[in-house]
Amino acid sequence: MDKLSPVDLSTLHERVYSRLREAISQGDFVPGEVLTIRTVAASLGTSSMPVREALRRLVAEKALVQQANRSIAVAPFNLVMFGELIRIRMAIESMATRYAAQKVTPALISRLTEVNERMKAAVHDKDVEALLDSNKTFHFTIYAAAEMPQLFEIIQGLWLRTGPYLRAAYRSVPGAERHFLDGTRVHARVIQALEAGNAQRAGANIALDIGFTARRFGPKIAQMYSAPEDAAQPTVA
Amino acid sequence: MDKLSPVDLSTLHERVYSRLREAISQGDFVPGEVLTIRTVAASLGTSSMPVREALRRLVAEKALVQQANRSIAVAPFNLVMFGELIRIRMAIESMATRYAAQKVTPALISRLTEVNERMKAAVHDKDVEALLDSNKTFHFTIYAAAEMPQLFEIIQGLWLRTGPYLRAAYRSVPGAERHFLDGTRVHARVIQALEAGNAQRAGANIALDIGFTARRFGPKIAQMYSAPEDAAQPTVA
DNA sequence: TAGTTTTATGTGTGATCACGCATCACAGAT
DNA sequence: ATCTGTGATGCGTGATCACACATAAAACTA
Repeated sequence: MDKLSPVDLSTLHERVYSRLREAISQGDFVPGEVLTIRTVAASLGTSSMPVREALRRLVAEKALVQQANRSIAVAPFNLVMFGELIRIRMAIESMATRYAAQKVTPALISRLTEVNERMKAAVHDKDVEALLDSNKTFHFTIYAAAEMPQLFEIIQGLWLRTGPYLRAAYRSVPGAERHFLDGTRVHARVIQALEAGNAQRAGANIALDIGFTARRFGPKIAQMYSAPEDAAQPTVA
Repeated sequence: MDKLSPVDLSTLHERVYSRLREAISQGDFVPGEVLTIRTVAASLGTSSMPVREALRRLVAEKALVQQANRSIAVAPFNLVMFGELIRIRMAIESMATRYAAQKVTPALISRLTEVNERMKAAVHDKDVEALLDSNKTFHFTIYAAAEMPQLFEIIQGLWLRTGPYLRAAYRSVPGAERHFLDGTRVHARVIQALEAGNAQRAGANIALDIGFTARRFGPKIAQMYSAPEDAAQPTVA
């Protein structure tokens, strides 16, 4: 009888890693927040070992930082480094887009169009979570089309490091949907360029999308996290 | 009294990490070679724990790979992925060079000139190790000048993944010095462009340097490491 | 002899513990 | 009132062990 579905054979520290990574991506942690091994282990119901390895990996991926104290914390927000990351993202993601332009298929175009429509609908519904998800899907659908797995992983790492801040900002800025309406227009131009086989223009519009978003929300993020300690500490979760 | 220099307060797994990383960079391991925790621990005179964490980190940095067996091995050579890495390096390192061009100082120019002279001397002396070191120094001096620490670390990661193969190829190709004589000429053009403030041309020449080297040695690497089944397609770019 | 099962060895994973360092509060000294 | 030594507490680090799984050699069956 073959009625049995395959069991999950991932290791415990991999599952812990996934959980933590997801939480970081969602901006569930406050930048600078310290994660102790024992605490995380207790709240996840495991022993220390898997947590230790998961934290080590996340530090290696720069999603967490190890301080001089040797304690591990969520990467604190720093406007200079954020700006640098954005410039890197603009360059690398537009490169990925240019490569993707060489591998455009009708299926890709229709998939992108569909995702962008979903994003427009989310704007209309003021559904921030659906908005962020469809935006991410739009970008990564393009990057996957480039068929460069190593480049893809580099980009994932960059999103892991910029995503939390942007998500937190989107959530806390009233009327952030309006900005994403412009985003869908830029996306439309990307689709158009891809369909026309214009790699340069597609890449340039992706860079525009990233740069415009960062410029719109960067100051807000800085304001949120550069803590004058008397002000209410923003709860991100 | 300030006569005391700071003591080394690094952890054991950091030192293990450094040693392994250095060995990998130098191409001391055969691609595909399995590293067992106990063996490494024994040969380094430590217990398993520090080795475990060091290996975990190197896997996260893609210098090592974890196979389905759960055993950890040196990343095997794969011409397709190598070609992809080279394309990524060309794009990212030329970007770093363009940023560096905006921060050129006379001191930088003279330092680069000096390093390139040292490289020419190494070519003349047929000193392969000095050659490789000065070549690496030349590149990273430029990238450091860009003053983008996160970009710098991404590039370091890329060198960690392409360096071992290239170093091994250089060592085994008789007369590899001749190629690097051309390299010093390209470097000279980079210096010239940087001095003239021509970011575009400086970046283009760095990309040329990378691409030319990879195309020259890529097939040799494939021949060295590929199983006999693969009559390799030597196109890299 | 070929194919299959069994056994043995080695390895990664996760749990647990001892140790040393960092941090903070408090008491005593200046 | 400020500074400094002391003790308590919490945490990361590294060592050690039990267990499960993988691999391959050995033994067995047909």
